[in-house]
Parts: sequence; C-alpha cells; structure tokens
Amino acid sequence: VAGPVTMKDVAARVGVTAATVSMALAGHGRISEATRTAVREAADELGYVPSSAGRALRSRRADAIALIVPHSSAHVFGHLYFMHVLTGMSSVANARDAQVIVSTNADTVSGGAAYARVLRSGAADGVLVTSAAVGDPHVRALVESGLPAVLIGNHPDLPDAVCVGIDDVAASADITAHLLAVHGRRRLLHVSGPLDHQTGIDRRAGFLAAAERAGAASADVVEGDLAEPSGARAIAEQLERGPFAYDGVVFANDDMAVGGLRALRTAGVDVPGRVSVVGFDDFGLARVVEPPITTVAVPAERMAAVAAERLFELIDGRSVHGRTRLPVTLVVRRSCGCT
Amino acid sequence: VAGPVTMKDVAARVGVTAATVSMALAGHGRISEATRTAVREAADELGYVPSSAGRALRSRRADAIALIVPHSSAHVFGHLYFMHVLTGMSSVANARDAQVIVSTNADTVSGGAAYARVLRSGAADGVLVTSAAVGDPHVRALVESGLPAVLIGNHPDLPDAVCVGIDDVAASADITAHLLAVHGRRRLLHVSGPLDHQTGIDRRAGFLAAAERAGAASADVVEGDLAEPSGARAIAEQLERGPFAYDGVVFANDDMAVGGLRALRTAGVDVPGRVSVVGFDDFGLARVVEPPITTVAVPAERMAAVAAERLFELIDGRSVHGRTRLPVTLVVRRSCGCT
DNA sequence: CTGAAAGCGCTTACAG
DNA sequence: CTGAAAGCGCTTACAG
Repeated sequence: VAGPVTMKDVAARVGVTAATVSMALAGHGRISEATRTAVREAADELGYVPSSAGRALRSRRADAIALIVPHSSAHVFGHLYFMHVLTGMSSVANARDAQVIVSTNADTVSGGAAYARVLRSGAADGVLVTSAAVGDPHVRALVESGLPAVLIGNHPDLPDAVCVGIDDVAASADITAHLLAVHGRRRLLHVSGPLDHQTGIDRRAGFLAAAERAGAASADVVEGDLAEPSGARAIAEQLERGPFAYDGVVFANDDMAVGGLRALRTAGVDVPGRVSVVGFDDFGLARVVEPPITTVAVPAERMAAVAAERLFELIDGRSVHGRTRLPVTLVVRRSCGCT
Repeated sequence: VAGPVTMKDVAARVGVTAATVSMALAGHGRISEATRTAVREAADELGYVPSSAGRALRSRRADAIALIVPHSSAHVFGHLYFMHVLTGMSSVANARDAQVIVSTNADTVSGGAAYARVLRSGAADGVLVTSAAVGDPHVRALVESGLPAVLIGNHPDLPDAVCVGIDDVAASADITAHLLAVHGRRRLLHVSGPLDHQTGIDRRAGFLAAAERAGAASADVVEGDLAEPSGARAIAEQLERGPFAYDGVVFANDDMAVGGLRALRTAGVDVPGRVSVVGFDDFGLARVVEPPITTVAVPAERMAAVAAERLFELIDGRSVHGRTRLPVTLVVRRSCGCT
C-alpha cells in the first residue's frame, strides 16, 4: 500500500461513506453508537491520522500558532528567554492539540513580514510576537489588520494591541531602591538595554525615578545592547577614565551584569564590597556566576503561556481585553551586598 | 472584502484562469512573459499569499519540517542546546522557504508518538529527532517506517538511521587525557549522563579508555542526570565519605560541572589547585562561571544545520548515507589548571 | 500552445 | 434520520 491512510480507506473498511467517518470521529450525535465504535476501531486498526491539509482547507483552521521573532531582536535578546517563551507557549498549544511554528526570519521582502506570510497563508491561526521594537511598522500593521496576534511585552504606542508583560518601570525602580535603601549606595550607574525597545526605555525610567526619589548623588546612564560583552565594555569605559566612580551598577539584564561583573573583578574592584551590582531577568545565568547576581525574576514562561491563552481566545472569536501585567519577584543574592 | 485573497481573485483581476495564475507564479515556461508579469503585478497589488493548505493538499508537501523532542519539555528546554539546534535548523529551513514546527509532547497515547502525528498528518514533510534514548521503540519504528527522519546524535543500534553527531568517545577520551597527561592527575572521577542515552554511554567509555591507557590510579564513575544539581549531589556524596579522594573530575556536561564546581568550592576544595574539573558542551555556561570551565565545544547549531540538509535530501527522494560525524574542539580554560 | 476539468482529503449544508 | 454532493484553494494531467 502506498500513501497514507485516508478517510475513504476507513469508510471502505466499515462499509460507510467518508462523511459518516468524519462525523463518527468528531463524535457527532447523529451517528449511531454502533457505527461510531466500528469507525473508531477501523481507524485505529488502519492507523488513520487525519490529513492536516484536508482539514485545514475545509475548516479554515490550521490548528497551529506561530512564534514570531523579529530578526533584529533575535540577536538582542538572550537565547534563554526564547526557550522560556517556547516552553510556555508549547504547553498551552499542546493542551489545545495545536502545533507550534517558529518563525525567526524577519523577511521584509515585498512589504510583508514573517507574520503576514504565516498568517495570510493560513499556516497559523494566530501569532505571538516577542521582542518587537517600538514603532516597528510591521507590528503596527499586524495589530491594525485585526488578525489574531498577541504581543509579549508592553506597547503603549499601540493602544489596540493585546499585550502580556510586566511592569518594567516599577521592577527597575524596586531593584534600584534596594541598592539605595538597603545598601546605602549613592552614586549609581545604569547600563540600559537598547532604547528603541520598550523594556530599555522602561527599565531606565524606573532606575531614574528611584534614584531621584532617594536623592542619589548621581544617576548616570550608558546604553548597552543586552549582550554580555556590552556590559563589560560599559564598565571598561568608565575604568579608562580613572578610578571607578560609582558604588552601584544597575544592569538592564543579567547577561550584561555578568560581563560587567567580570570587568570589575578583573580591574580589582570588590563586588559587592565596594560596588553593588544587580541585573534583570533571572533566566539562568544570574544564579551560576560568582557572586550570584541579585536580579528581577521575569516570568517569561508564564507570560508566554498567558499570551498563548489570549491568542486562542482571539482565534475563537472572543473579545480580549488589551493589557495583562504579570507580577515579578526581586531575587536577592550576593552581588548587591546581601547575605 | 472578507477572507484572504485567493488565486481566483488574482485570476479575475488579470482576466485569466486560476490555473494560469498558478503556472505564472511558478515561473512555468508555457505562460507568456506578458501574462506572467501581469499576474505578478496583480498578485502584488492584491497582496496574494498562497494558501498553505490548498497547496499542501494538492502537492502532498507541507513545506515544513518538525523538531521532535521526546522528553518533557520543561527539563529539555532548560538546555541551551535546543536553542542552538533550533537556530541551525531554522537557517536551513528558511533558505528552503519551509516552516519549522516544534513538537515537544511525547504523546505516547494510542501507540503513536509525536513524530507519527506530525508526519502522518502531513503537517511536516520530515522530522529531526534529538535526545532520543537508546532503544526507544518509537524512534526505531520511525526509522523502520522509512518516513523522512534524521536523528541528531549517534544510534549504533539503528543501522538504517540517518544520524548526525560527534565522536563522543574520542572527545571524552581527549579531555580526560588532557587531565592525565598535561596536569598529571591520577585519581579520576567521571560524573556521567544518563546511561540510557548514547552520549552517556560514549562519554563514559571515552573516559574509561583514556584512564586505562594512561594507567590512572583510579577511574570511578557515578551516574548523573545532566542537570546542575546532580553534579553538586555527586560531589556532595563523595565529600560525605571523608576527604575528597580524587584529583580530577570529568563531568559529562557543563551544567553538572557548574554544580560540582560550586559544591567543591563550598567545601573548601581548591579548583583547579587541588582538583581539576572539566565539562562538556560549551553552550554558554562554561565560559561565565569562576573559574571558567575547560570543556569540549559541541557544534550543536552546525549539527542541526547538517541534519536539516540531510532531511531535505531525504524529502526530495535522494538517497542519503547514514552517518555524519562533525569535529569538536577542546576548549581549554582555567578549571583544569591551565593558564 | 492554451483552456478547463479533475482531484488532493476533509466537513457541512442540502436533498431525500 | 441518512446519503451523497459541494466545495475549501491549489496544481497538473488532459483535451482541444
């Protein structure tokens, strides 16, 4: 026998029509109990698996959702974040018997971004978008198109977008306040993320607000790119000007904090003795370095799971409220001076 | 207008039949140059995107490949390994305009594993399987089914399988020999991976072979599970029996090495002064801890890319030779005592 | 060389 | 209540 088992094969075996098989397998009430079990048995025996193409073509449903990662940001964000997102998304998709498609190519050719291809072709019923830059025209077009889409992260410039994120401003302010209030730090440096991303903007804003509220002696900002070397570079640049002028550094993520930490220690600056260091994310790195880094635990897996739930609601045609904010946790370790 | 733009819409615009549009867009020679450009323009103007379901149903090709991850996603996704695999796989798939599907649920219900569902349903044209256990009956059935599949890793028990891997035995022997020959270590401990996986078996075999060749004073083996805590546990168990009896520990991966390293340092054992430590993988962790861990760099991204190439060859009906072995690199850092 | 039909596998609206 | 047809969007084999 060649080719996969089709509904017709099952129908022939039982002596009914393909339509009956379809309804029997769907549990449709109009098929008699006897026929239903006969069909199920025949399907099992033959190893029948429904054709996803046939089903999708007819029902206009792919039973798949896609994760879109704009190419520009694929570099910017650490790999571990992505895995957490994929895990959260997969668990929800699995529960709905939906496939997960990963679209990593930005593909700006012919004005259509990756999401357009995957959605308009019907390969996916909806998309999760992560790490989108502020003002990305493709993302704006997607949101305005009304196609099912949920953004992970905050997009205040897109009032109609369905978003799932955290309060980056508050979280960044909290961890900054920890340095100021608990450890008595006064001269702070912030190594920010890219400022064309909302997380970069918000974490910087939180840092500045906390510093101002506490009357910090200084609160400077240097822009990084979230990759480890950029944290080291930010510190190295300060060290070139003479003795390190700060007693606390707030990095916008853990990768940069790891790089900065190493640069400080290499230069003989005692962390946390003389300088407190904190990061952001807690996707795995912060816990294993020496000293372990105090950071904000971002619930990436949960964010993605919630985003996927919202996405399925959208796909099912239910109306979904705009913004969900998940709580974060301050994870105190030793790099700030605690314990 | 409701619903997506279809081939018929494009045909109507140009004043031809849908069949002509299909052939024009496919670049079929029989369509005149004039018609072809007219069709292309109309398609662009209308924003036509081919229906993946329609195309798949007709051409019996999904233009998608799937990554199958047999174990529970939570543990497996903690590993950066999968990020590398996804990256390598995606780059090849993108070049062929194919989607990437991630199947994480083991789904042994009704005798059909995840790969069967995704392949038999036609949702994917072929699958990449990673981290399969030795003797996994689903994997064996997959290989024997003749469906397009490539395994990442070595499967000597499946002679017909198409595999892409590294020489774990040789690599493990090399790094073990480094401890023996360069650092003069004599009493070695190996913390292995699970021994129902070929990498666990092979890395242990390499360790034992190197130890025997060099006439090591001892070469003991403890089985771990590749997760960080199990490395710490393996060391802790040794320490409970009294002073640490080994002067070199070969961990089967970096995660366990990080855990073991911390356990040794917490107990006041000098690494690398008194004990040399090495890992395996180099997916990101080994470089950032203190001291940085000497390890074997596994080219996971390249393995996945090569595996995806092989997979597309299989899908295209070309015959593919069984086994590909990629070279690895010994990455010397400080945990062994170098530098 | 070109037009139009057949059919991939499925589900549902329709006729009996 | 049940059988059989129609049609989702596409591509290719066939007739003209």
